[in-house]
Amino acid sequence: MTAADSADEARAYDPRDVQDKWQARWAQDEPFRASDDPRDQRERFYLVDMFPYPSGDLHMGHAEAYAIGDALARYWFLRGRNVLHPIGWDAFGLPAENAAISNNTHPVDWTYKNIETQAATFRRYATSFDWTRRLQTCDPEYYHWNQWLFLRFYERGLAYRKGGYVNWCPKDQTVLANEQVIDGRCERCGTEVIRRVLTQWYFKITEYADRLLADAAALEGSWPDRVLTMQRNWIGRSTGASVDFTVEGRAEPVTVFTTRPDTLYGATFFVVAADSALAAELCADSQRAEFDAYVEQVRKLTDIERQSTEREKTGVFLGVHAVNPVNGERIPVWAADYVLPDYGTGAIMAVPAHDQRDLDFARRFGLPVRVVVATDLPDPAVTGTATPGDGVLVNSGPLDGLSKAGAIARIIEILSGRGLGSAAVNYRLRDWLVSRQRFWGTPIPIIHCPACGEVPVPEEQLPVVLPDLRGADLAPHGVSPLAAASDWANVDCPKCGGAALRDTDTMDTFVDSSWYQFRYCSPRYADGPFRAADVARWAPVDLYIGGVEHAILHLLYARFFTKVLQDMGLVEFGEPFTRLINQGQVINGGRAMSKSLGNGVDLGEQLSLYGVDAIRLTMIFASPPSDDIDWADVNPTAMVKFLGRVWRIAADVAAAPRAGGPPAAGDRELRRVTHRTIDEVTCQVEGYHLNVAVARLMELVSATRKAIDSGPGPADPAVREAAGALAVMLSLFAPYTAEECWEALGGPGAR
RNA sequence: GCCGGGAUGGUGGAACGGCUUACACGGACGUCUCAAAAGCGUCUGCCCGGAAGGGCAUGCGGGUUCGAAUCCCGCUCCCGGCACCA
Repeated sequence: MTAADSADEARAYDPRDVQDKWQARWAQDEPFRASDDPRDQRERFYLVDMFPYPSGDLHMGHAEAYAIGDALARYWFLRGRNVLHPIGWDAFGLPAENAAISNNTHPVDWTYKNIETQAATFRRYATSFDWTRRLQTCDPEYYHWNQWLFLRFYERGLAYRKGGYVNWCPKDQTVLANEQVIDGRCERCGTEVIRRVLTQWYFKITEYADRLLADAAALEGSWPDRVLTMQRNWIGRSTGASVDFTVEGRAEPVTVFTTRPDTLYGATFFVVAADSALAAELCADSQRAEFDAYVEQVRKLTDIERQSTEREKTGVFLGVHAVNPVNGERIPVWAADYVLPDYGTGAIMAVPAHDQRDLDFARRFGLPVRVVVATDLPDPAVTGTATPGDGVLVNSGPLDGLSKAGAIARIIEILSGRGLGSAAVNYRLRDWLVSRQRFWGTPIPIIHCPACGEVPVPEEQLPVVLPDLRGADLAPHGVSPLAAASDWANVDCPKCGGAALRDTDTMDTFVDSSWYQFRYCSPRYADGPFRAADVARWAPVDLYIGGVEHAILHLLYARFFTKVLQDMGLVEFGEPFTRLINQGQVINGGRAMSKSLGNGVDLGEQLSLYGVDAIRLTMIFASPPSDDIDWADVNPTAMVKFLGRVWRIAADVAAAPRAGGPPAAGDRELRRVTHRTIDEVTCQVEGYHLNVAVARLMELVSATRKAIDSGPGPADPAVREAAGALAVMLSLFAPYTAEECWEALGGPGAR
């Protein structure tokens, strides 16, 4: 074959032509199965891509995320590791239910159909998954263990039911966890969330607040800074003191939390959250009418309105006084909505001189302002600007002359000594509300018996399988559709045998995704959520890849679950994900892709147009993994060209006589480039600089081309060596073309 | 307001304290061709200049250093998160 012939063949090469051939072969060979053979001495590597939600086919964002994860998984395969790279589907949840309602089908049908579509696209996309471990959270064999874990949490007092204010989405007709309320709106549908008083199931994540915070420090450097920062902010630990104030006409004192106990002598009034039970209780009869009217007005506010810092302070005097425990001073008790009922104790001591919110309130209602920390700033009562900074304590009895820090320590000593208060820690984090009034989720395995109360479903009766409800009304009406399945809901109490009712709520789907990374280790295990030995072998996950949108939702919950599992003795570590990478978004024209903007790009079309390899390379080469990619700024054609150049090198080498001897006999200059490239690509991939790794491969291609055309020629052993190395390294990013080249070069014996 | 991250050509982005702008896109020109496409090759930070050459450049202002995109201090702007959390 002459050079001209190979050029002709090169012209004919289209990477898309080889996709079917290799896809079929890989499906048969299953080259990426992880080994559980105890005799396998290879070092292990566990890499997880966040599993997709099966709404329609995979989209451009998936294509970026999985291109990154796949390149890294393939890298560790090539380094000789025993790699576990699994896939599954986060298959319960509202979109399936809503789609089923509007299409008049069943969530099961919609969900499994989409899963098959996505699975086919994953195969086409050449992802290196171990397909034998595939799981779906909506399978009873999976959610069985959600229920089992729920009961273990229940036994440990970590799952409990309580009444109180909850976030309610009027559109989806269900409660939401705090983490699912974004700017006062439902995370899913964007509807303004309202507050309702309801009895719901919670997981006691607050009990783990300190550990979640402390262990975040150990993730420093391994997780992105912004994720750790977001988690710290969300947990919101603050230190200070709790102080007991007696209130006239009440036997028990009312405790407040303050971060500034040093300013206790500056407290000139007392505020309780207007919409708290405490406010209603404390209110004097003389003020009752005014108070009721005010509460009514507060209840009408949405969270967005209520939390606006622009709003003028409102409130009402309750007609009673509290007594400052350190100086016996009587201060008026007010109800106001700037104090929140579910943070701290729902009551505060107000120190207007040194807290801006208290000062705004004091000025509005003509309450006194007393400076107790002298600073060089002008009088807050005059300027309307509080002085929250450090200074020298004045008008504060035994604290006079001390600094802020000194006064805090001293006052805590004094309060503790007299049994009037103590050092205290408070968190912004609230317990995780896990019950949902929707159909498509894991049934909560509790039976409510009129005689026995809450009764756990006995373990041997698990799983509590969702009733079919085919053809039934699944539309949201504020109570779970399961309540309508009377055959299913009415059961005998496991304890007393009397008539009882199943809990008809389902679990938040974030429960499903809090432990799936462990289920992958023994996905068919029937005696528990996972086999401890398998998890011990693989977990924690060495590398976790997914979007930053889960920074506080999923990632906080999964960390919490892992710590509980550790306390239960089921795992030996406290953190599920050793390293985390957040990939960026794929946007178009500077905006997120959306139907309403009409700037959506269809992944399937792109794959058909340019081929899988070119799209994968485009995703990788456009920017570092964590940066956004603007599809308007990239051009997959460039990658099609590049792949053509790679293929022509392989074709030229394959066509050349194979008589050059070992690589050491080849062109020194090209050998230097080849080996430097191998070294650099290795470093760049391990540092996650995948875009730079591709750039280095492009340089190797140019150098090899030059060697073929105007150097030692295609038969030189160094050229053959370069072509082989290129095929191996390129397989991280463009597996089809790489495999085709490797085959042309003679397979494993090519080098 | 608080916390975190960032700012490098026309564009996406490279760069252990050591030649700023790798690699690619876009652009210009050349080669091949009857022609075009594809391929291959050369040039391409900005300003002055015909050229040789010169001047200026990593958001702004200082500093450390023989040497700073990189380290330190003070700003500006952008992105993200949290926010009446006591």
